[in-house]
Amino acid sequence: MPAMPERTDAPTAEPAATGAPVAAGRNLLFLREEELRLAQDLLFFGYRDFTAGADQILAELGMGRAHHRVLHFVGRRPGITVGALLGILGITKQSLARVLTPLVEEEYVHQATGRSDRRQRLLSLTPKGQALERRLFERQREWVMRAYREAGPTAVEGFRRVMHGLMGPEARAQLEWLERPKG
Amino acid sequence: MPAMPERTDAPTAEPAATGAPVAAGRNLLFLREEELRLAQDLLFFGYRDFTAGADQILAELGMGRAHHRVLHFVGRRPGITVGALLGILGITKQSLARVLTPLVEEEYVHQATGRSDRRQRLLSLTPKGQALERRLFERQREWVMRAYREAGPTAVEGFRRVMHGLMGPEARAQLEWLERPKG
DNA sequence: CTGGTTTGGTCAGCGTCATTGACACATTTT
DNA sequence: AAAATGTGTCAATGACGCTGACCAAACCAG
Repeated sequence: MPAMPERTDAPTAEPAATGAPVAAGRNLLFLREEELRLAQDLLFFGYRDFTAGADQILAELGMGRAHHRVLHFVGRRPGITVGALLGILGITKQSLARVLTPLVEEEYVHQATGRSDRRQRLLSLTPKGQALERRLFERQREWVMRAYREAGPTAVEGFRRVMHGLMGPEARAQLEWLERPKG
Repeated sequence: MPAMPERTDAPTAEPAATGAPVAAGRNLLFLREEELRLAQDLLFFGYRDFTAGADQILAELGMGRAHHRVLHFVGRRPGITVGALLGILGITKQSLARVLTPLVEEEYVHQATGRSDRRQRLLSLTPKGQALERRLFERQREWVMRAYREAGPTAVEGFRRVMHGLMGPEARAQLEWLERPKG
């Protein structure tokens, strides 16, 4: 692979976005823009590399990221209903079924009939599912811990605040529910 | 698969997010784990909602996230070669072609033959491409700025540090190249 | 100049993960 | 009894990755 992109020089003279004359205010705007382009880059690269480790394990088992998400959220809220899981994942039940059905058949996930409402299927991880989820978790844990250590505790707090800010109202409510202590 | 503390319902249900109440070794480990599960959640929800706005615009044009990434990185480094773009995106040329060819045909992206090496195709955005990229950028800018404002400048710096830490060495080198001043 | 490598393009096929629409079934609610 | 809800399933579609194979143009080294 090409070790690094070679500096092939740009043909274009980089026509300034809206052709505005150089001014002090424009400079601030420019910096602001670069700041945000950097955020885009960071999110792209960071998220990609964050998931890469788990993806590798999953691929060996013939699974994908969708399986991981199910394992993760079912592990986080054992006894979650199918409907609640759909709400968190933000996908259709057909999409979920393609992943959940095999996970149940291969005994990673257990389904129990709801006691108050017997239409519900309460999902939880089997020991086999817990083991896989843990393996995936540990892989990502190493990766995230490395980043946390490099960045320091203050940065970690800032990271959390910004990521939370990137979430919409729906996701915020769901996150709150996820973190809610049981009982 | 480490036989770890069964996380399915910790009997000591006191995961109050607020700091360290009881200082037991096991407790610290528990908090550490919750911390990381939170990071997983934040990255999942945050990244999803970060991309949602642009995805909507793209869908109206019959495009997807892959198109956006090409527009973004070509816009960031006008004159970039196909090979360099492949390296940044981390995909195969067949995958890139499916997205790049239509973008060129519909005149969002311009290809110029390299002068020093005429095998190379130097990519840049046409005015049409610049307009679309800007539209997508503005949508994400609003979203990110909101998060930045909510979180504050210190948090933003921390966010950047952690996201950078989540990147692998390759991505770090590529980010450096992307940010390198032209000329 | 010739032969090997690099850059890029393309065909053909496959897998994952999402979508929509339609329908079925059990159970709960009205 | 009828309606609404929770879940499952069939069929078709699309976006976005992948591999393997092969080709052409251009560059580069002997």
